[in-house]
Formats: sequence, C-alpha cells, structure tokens
Amino acid sequence: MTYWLSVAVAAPAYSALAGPLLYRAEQPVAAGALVRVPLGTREVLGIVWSTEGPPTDSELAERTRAVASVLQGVPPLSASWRGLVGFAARYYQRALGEIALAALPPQLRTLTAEQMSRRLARETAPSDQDERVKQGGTMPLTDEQSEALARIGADPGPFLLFGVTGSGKTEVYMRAAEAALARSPNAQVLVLVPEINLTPQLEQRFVARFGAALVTSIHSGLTPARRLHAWLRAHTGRARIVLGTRVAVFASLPGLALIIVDEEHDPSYKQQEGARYSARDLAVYRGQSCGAKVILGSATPSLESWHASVPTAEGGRGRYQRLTMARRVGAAAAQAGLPHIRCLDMAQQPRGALIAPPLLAAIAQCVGAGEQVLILLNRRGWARVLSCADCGWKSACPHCSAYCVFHRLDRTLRCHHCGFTQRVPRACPTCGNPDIGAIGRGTEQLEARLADLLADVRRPDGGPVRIARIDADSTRHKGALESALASVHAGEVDVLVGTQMIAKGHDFRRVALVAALEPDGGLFSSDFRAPERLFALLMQAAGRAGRDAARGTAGQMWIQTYVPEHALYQALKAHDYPAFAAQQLAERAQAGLPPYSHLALLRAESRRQETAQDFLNAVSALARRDFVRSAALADAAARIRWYPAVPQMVQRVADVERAQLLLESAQRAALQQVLAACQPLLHTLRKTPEHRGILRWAIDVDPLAL
DNA sequence: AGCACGCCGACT
DNA sequence: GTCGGCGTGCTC
Repeated sequence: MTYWLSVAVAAPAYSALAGPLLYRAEQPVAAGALVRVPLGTREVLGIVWSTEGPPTDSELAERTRAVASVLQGVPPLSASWRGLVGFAARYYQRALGEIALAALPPQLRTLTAEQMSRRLARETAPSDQDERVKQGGTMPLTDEQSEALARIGADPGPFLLFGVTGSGKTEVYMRAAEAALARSPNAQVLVLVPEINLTPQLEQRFVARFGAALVTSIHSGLTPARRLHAWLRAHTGRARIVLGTRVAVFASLPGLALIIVDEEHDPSYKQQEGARYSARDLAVYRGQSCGAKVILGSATPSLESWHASVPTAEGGRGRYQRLTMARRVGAAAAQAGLPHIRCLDMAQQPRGALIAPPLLAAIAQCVGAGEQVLILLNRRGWARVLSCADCGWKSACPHCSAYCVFHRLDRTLRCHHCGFTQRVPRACPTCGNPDIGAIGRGTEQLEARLADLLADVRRPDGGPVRIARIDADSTRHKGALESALASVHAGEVDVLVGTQMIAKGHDFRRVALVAALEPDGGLFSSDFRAPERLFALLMQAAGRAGRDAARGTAGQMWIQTYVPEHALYQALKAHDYPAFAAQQLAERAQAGLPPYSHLALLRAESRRQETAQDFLNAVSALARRDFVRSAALADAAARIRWYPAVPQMVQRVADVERAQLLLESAQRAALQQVLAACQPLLHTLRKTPEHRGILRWAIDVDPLAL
C-alpha cells in the first residue's frame, strides 16, 4: 500500500518550490508528523502538511521519492499550528517550508530519527514536580487592574491594555494567566516580549508566581540544546507558560488559551530580514483562529492598534477592546506618580552647548542629593561625521551612502551600515588640513564631556560623580549589559549615559532625572513612523524617572529642543498619548498612510541603482498591463496603487545599490492577491538578459519604514 | 538555502 | 597535469 504525503521542507521562495512537496510512504503517516525526506542529494527535515490521494500528474508520480524516516515520539504538529504557518507564508509572501522550518528549533533539523528518540527518552525521564499553579498575588489590585481583569475574563477580546508605565500591567498579565490556567488543566499561555534583554526579568516574576516547572522561555539567545528542550516542553504541554521573543509566536502550544504581547508597539516585533513577519499581528491572528484571548499591552500603543481600539460612532467598541490604566500603582501614585516634563528651548541657550546650563545645574543638584540621572542621546560613537572646514571633505563610507562615525576610543572611523573600519586620518585626506572637525556628538563624547562638566560636583558621601555608558558599543561583549545594569541597580553609578537601550524595560528605582539631549531628529524625519517611535521612546524614558514609590518626590524629565511648541512635545508634557495619537492619526488619514491604507514594498538589489529600479519598474509595468485583463485578478488589481521605483533610504550598503517600489491599497486582501501574482513575474523577469544584474529581490508586507 | 556541475588560473 | 575559484541551475 502506498500513501501520498505533501511535505513542507526548507526551501526558498523559488516559485516552483513555494508549496509542500509530494512524497511516498509505505505506512500511513499522520498530518503534522515530523519526517526526514530526501531532497536532491541531501536528506532534510520535513513536516507532513497533509495526506493526499495519488497524484493525477503521472510525471510527478514518477519523480516522487519515499520518506526516509518518521520521527517517532514527537506528537504531530496540530492543524491549528499548520494553519498559522500557512497564513504567515501567504500573507508575508514567503515559501511555506521556509516559515515552517524556521519556526522549529534549529537542532531538530540536524537530528536523525534515532538521535531524536534517544533525546526524547531523556526528556520525559524527570517527574513533573510542583505542578500546582500558585494562587494569588500578594499586592491588592487597583480598581483599574480589577476592572481590566474583569473585562478580560468576560469578553472575547482582542484587548488593548493601555496602561501608563508603572500602572501594573505585568500584574494584570499574571492574573490573566492565572485565570486562563485555572480554567483548564491543559491550558497554556504565551507571553511575547520585544527583546531577549527583557526576558530574564519577566521570567523571574512569572517563575516566582507560577513555579519553575510551569514556565519556559524561547528565544534565539538559548543554546541549541536548551532551545530544543524548551520547544519540546511547550509542544508536549509540559510548559504551561511560554515567554519569548518574536520567534515564539510560532511555538507549538496545543493548549493555547491566552496570548500576551507586552510593549506591543515595539518595532522589534517586526522581523527585518528574510520572512518579514510581524509577531504582534500574527499573535492576533493566532488567537482568533484558535480561540485564545489576546492582550496587547503598551503605554504608547502603535497607531495601528490604537486606531483599531477607537470606539465607533455607533457606540461599538472597534476591532480591539481598549482597557485603560491611567494611574501608577503604589503610594506615590496619587500626586507624585508622573514625572514632570519640561522642554528646554535650545534657541535661548548658548550656541553649541551639548548640555545647556540649566539642565547641567539640575543634573549636578540631583547627583549632589544622591539621586541617579539618566541621559539619552540616540547616537553612539564620538561624532557622527568628521569634516574638513577648508575643503568640505567628509568621512563618507567608501562602500555605503552613509558617513563613517568617529569612535575616539580606538581612533577609528566606522560605518554603522557595513562595518567598514579605518584609522582616523591625521589630516584631511583631500587637502591636507590637519584641523579636521567633528560634527554631531555621540554617547562616547557625551560621557567624556560630562566627566569634565561634573568634575567639581560631589556626591553626599563626598566622592566624585560616577558616570557609566550603555550602548551597542559598550555592551558588545557577552554579559556586559547585565553587569552594567547591575551596577546601576546597586547604586554604583550616578549618571548613566546611553542610547535608546537604556530606556527599555529596565526598572531603575532611584532615577530622579531623565534627559533627552537631541530628540528633534525624530520630528522631521522622512520616515512617517519616526514621530510615533520618538513619542514612545520619550514616554518610556520619562517612565524611568520617579518610579520609586517610597521616595515620594516627582521625577523630572528634560528635553532639549529647538521646537518646544511642537505638538508632540506638548502632548508629552501633558502625558497625553491619546492627544498625540489623535493628531498623528489625522496626519496619517490625510496622507493615506497606515492604518488608513495597507502598504507593501518590492525591494531589489544590484550593483547599479538604475538596474535595480528598472527591474522593479518592469515588474510593475507588466503587472499593471496583465492583471486587469485577468478575470481572477482584475478586481484586486483595480484597487492597487503603484508608485515608481525609488532608491531606498540608505541607497547603497556594502557596494550594493538598493531600490524599492511601493504598492498601496485600502484592502489587505487585494494587496495580498496582487503580491502573490507578482511572484512569478519577479522570478521570470529576473532571468531576462536586461535584468541580469539583479542580486536579490524581496517583498516586505506592512513595512515599518519606507 | 544547499549542493551539484562546469569551466578557467596557480600550485604539489 | 590537478586543486579550487564561484557563476548557473535544480531539488517532490
């Protein structure tokens, strides 16, 4: 007896191989089973996608090979999981097998059936200790928390938990998880966080509440063996709470009852290479398709989520149900909870000051009183660019359309796009002028200048001011971030300087003052999401100030700006995210940008910019000509707006020219249909002689930046 | 993506 | 004479 199986294997989006491949087996194999199959000269891991009847195509039947082995002991992946992966592949225009195999722990791919069964024997050995769900938190809930939990318990969701920093979102997550686990003995909860850095803290809190036996975390920072172990614990239902970064949205969770997406606005949820999926959006889809409740949490929601939660004119509640927690938890909540935010008008300050005198005085006062200070400067290195005042030479990267950043520590010029590094020249390379200037200050310079500026300030114990810096450079070595954070927590640092890294998640209890030195860039960027990101960053940074309930005094945040009257800063000063969102949404509506339209980008790379653009324009021309004539596509094609190909924001990286072409539509489904139809055009046009130079192309659905 | 096949430069 | 460079093409 011959059984026919369609099997998903890891293969790129090459059109002929985008779907599952057909194999034979002598024994019946369940859909969802893991198998090893021959592919070309190799043997690879595959997932049985469905069982089939004999193929009608006799040529295909000839070519069909037999499944090599079945990984016994691993329960098959559920239809619901396969549904999620299938949706992701279709929506983000990637090969099924690529998404499916990337969702499994990498070690699974390398293990043979025998190795796997040995591995499983060890897995199941230890008895399940401490399987009880520990009941109840220790702190009484606020009214807002109770109300939110009551609604989560009663209504279907999805929920947008709009809670200011310190309003106790994590407690709501844990209580909601508790309730979900109590409802069924097999129930599982998935908690997504934006970055690995944030997993240990949250994991500690969940472990403290639920016990280590029930909690596991999945992220790319785990060793291959531990990642496989964590995946198996989730897949077999032994882990009841799974914490993880965006890959964890694909974790196999047979009892999934609740999905929590913390800091749902965070751009890290969107994968920025390969399959460019949004874990947050997939979480919403997954919850709806498998009947799990979904909670998206943020103090500064994405405009997409906020828009979806805006009550409708008819009194309906929108796609998402909004739950608001506006007050901070604890003694300081009533009055001193929210930090006082002030804009320092830099037009009124001495020209060229890195830190204006009033801010410097406030910093000195804080440090003198034994409080901690956080200073945000969103640029690492010493100076953004080196420049010769005589001839106009600038430290351009020879391989990218970007400037090399001056790092004084090792006296190098480094390109942050391609990694190109060179020694700092002694004099201007073009005119020989020995006096090269540095433009645009970075965290390295800030740290050094601050040491000078605060040299005379003394801490309460009479000691000198201790300054530390946290950015991608200072934390390149493993464990460096953890130890730096630990010393801040231990009070061994008075002033912490850093990039946006320091604004995220870390709960610095003794910080009384936060300052943002040059945030204006986010206001006038060509990136339409820049204001949204800036607001979230500043709000999050402000949240670092004055969280300590015991101290009682309000924290303060300073913003150095040339446009203090800007609507973004006005909304920030009033801690008024809804006002900011309303203003931004009005602009988006005006410009026809998301959430009022849906976007996709076709990207191409080539040695020559013209080649990349020509290729994209050729695809677009062909699509616009042919799609409207096709009965199946005409409706969708009529709803798409095509824009001409343009250079990408960073036009050239590592000597490769990059171009992109924007498609826009009011309808998601139309966009998806047209993109799918573009795939074969992209494949065939690339092979034509006039487009020989195309190195790579890719589709980005719902791009974060244009 | 891998991995073959295939056709041109410097070495045991 | 081979070893090996990476360009093109295929995988049920």
